[in-house]
Amino acid sequence: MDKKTIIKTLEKIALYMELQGENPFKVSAFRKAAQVLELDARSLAEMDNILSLKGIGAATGSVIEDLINVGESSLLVELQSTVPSGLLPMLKIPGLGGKKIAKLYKELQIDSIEALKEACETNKVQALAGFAAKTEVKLLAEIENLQSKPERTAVWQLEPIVAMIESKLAAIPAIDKFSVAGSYRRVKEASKDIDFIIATATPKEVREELLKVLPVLKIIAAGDTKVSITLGGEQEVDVDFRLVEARQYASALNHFTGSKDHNIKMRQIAKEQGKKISEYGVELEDGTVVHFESEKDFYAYFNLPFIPPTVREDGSELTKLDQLSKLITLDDIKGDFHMHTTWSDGAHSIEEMIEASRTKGYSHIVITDHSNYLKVANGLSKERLLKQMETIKEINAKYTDIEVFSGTEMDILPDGSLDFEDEILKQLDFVIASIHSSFSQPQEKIMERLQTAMKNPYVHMIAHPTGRIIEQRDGYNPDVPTLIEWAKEYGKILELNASPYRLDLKTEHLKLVVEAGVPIAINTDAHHIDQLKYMEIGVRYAQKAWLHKENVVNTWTLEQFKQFIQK
DNA sequence: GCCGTTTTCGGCCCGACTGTTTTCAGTCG
Repeated sequence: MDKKTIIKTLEKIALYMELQGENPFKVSAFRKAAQVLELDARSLAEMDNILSLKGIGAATGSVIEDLINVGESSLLVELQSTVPSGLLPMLKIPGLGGKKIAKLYKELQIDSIEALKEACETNKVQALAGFAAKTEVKLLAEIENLQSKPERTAVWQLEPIVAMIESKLAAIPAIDKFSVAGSYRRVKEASKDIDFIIATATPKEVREELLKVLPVLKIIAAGDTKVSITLGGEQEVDVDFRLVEARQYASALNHFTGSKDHNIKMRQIAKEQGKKISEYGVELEDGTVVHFESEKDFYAYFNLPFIPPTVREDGSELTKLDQLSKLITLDDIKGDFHMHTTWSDGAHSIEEMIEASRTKGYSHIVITDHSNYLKVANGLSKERLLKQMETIKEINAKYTDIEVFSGTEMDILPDGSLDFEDEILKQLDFVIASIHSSFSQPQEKIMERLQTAMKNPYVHMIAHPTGRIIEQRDGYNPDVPTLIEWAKEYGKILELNASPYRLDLKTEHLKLVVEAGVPIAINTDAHHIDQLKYMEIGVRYAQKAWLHKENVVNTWTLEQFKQFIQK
C-alpha cells in the first residue's frame, strides 16, 4: 500500500459522500485527512503514527487501516455500491452540487448526465421543490456547454487574453487600479478561469463599461461587487471581476489570489488572535475593520513576511517562512543561455538579441541556434556554425558591459547520435542538447538518446527535458529521476525552459532536481526579443518549486559561469 | 467526522450571487 492510494481513496470517499448530500463538514473531514497525509513529507513506511496525526480520527483512521491490512476500504466499497458512478461527472455541471444531485437521484432516479438531460427536456425536473423551469433551461445549456469548453486553459493561452483585458481596463477612467489575481497570478500552468480585482468608487459604472468593451459571450453573474462573464474569441474563457473600494483593494487582491488553502490557513491564524479576515479587510472583535495599503502590509499585520503569490499553495508555505529570503527572484538573474536568431528560426539578428538583453541588465548571454538536423527551423550546418562563431566573436568585441558566448541547441537525433561531432562541439563555449523528434519512441530508446548527450564531455545542458507543451502534448516521457541522477553523475545542467508553452521541467521534477543538488538554468528559449520577458514567468514558476538562488545557474557571476563552461 | 489548556458539544473560513422563495438554500471560489 502506498500513500498516494490512501490519499486518493480518502478523496474518493469524500466525493461519494458529497453525492449523498452528506453534511459538508463530514465530507471535508475526509478531504482534510487526505491533505494531512499529502502535506506530511514522510513516506508511508516512515510514518509509524499515522492514526495519531491531527485531522485523522476514528473513521478516517479505519479507512487507512483497511487499506494497509486488506488492500481496500470497506467504506469506499459500500459507497460505490450505493452511489451510482454516473453521478460523479454530474458534479462538473456548474450550478449542481452534492445536495442537488442527491435530490435528483433520490426523487427522480437520475443517475447520469444523459438521464438528467432527458428529465429536463421532458420537464420532470421543475416538479421538484427548489427547482423550477429556469433551472431546467440553465441545466440544459450547461450540459450542452460541457462538451464544448475545456475544463482548464493553459497559461500560454491565457497570457494574450489577460493582456487584452488589461489594456481595456487601463482605458476605463472610472477604474482607480486593477490587477489580475487567482491562479494565473500564482503562475499555475493552467487555470479554470481568470480573476481580476478592480478598485473603483463607481462600481455600477465600471460594470456597464466592462460589459460594453469586452467581447462578452455570456453573462454568468452581474452583481454590485462581482461580474462574471464568458469571453468569446478563439479561446472561450470565464473571467471574474471583483469591484471593491480603493481601501479594500489589497485585501481583495489577497483573497482572490488564493489559494483557497492559503486563505484558510491565514484565517485560522487571524481567528486565534480574535480577528476575522475577509476580502474587505480584517475585522477586529469590536467590529472595526482594518484596511491595508498593500499585501505586504497585510502580511506584516500578522507579523509575517511578504509571501509571494507563487508559493501560496497548500498552506505549507507558512511553515517555510525562513526560506522566503532565499527564493530566486528576477533581480538575481544575470544571464539567459538559450535564445535563437535569424541564423536559424529566430526573428532578430544577433545584435538585436544582444541589445534587448542589455536592457535586461544581463552580464552575459549565449546565442544558441538550432543545429543541422532541424531543417524546419533552418538549423545551422557545421560550416554556418563555424562562421557564426566568428561573427559572434567580432560583435562581442564591441561590447564592454555584456559578454556574448557562442553556443548551439544541438539535436539529439532519433538514432541516438548527436548532430555535431566533438571536433565542432569543443570549439563552442556552451552546448545545449535537445530532443525535437521521434517523441513516440519507447522510453528506453529516449533514455538511450539522452544518455549519449549526458556522457558527451562537451555538452553542458539538456534543454526542455521532457518536451511537453502544457495541456497539449505530454512530450517524450523520459524517466526524469534517472535523468537527474545522470546530470549529477556527469555534471550537467538541467533546464527550466521559461516559455509559457513549456515550463519544462515542471514543479514536481524541479523539486527532485534541487534535492539532488543538480544546477538548474532558467532560459527563455527566445525566438523574438519580446520573448526575453519570459524570464519573469520562468523565475516565478521556479518559485513554486522553492528554487533558491544557489540552485540556479543564472545567478552565477560571469566569472563563475566562465569557470563552469571551461572545465 | 474531527477537535479541545475557557469547550466532550458546538463549531468548523467567509461572503456573493442566483434562483427559489417570501427569508433562504445551494453553489462557488
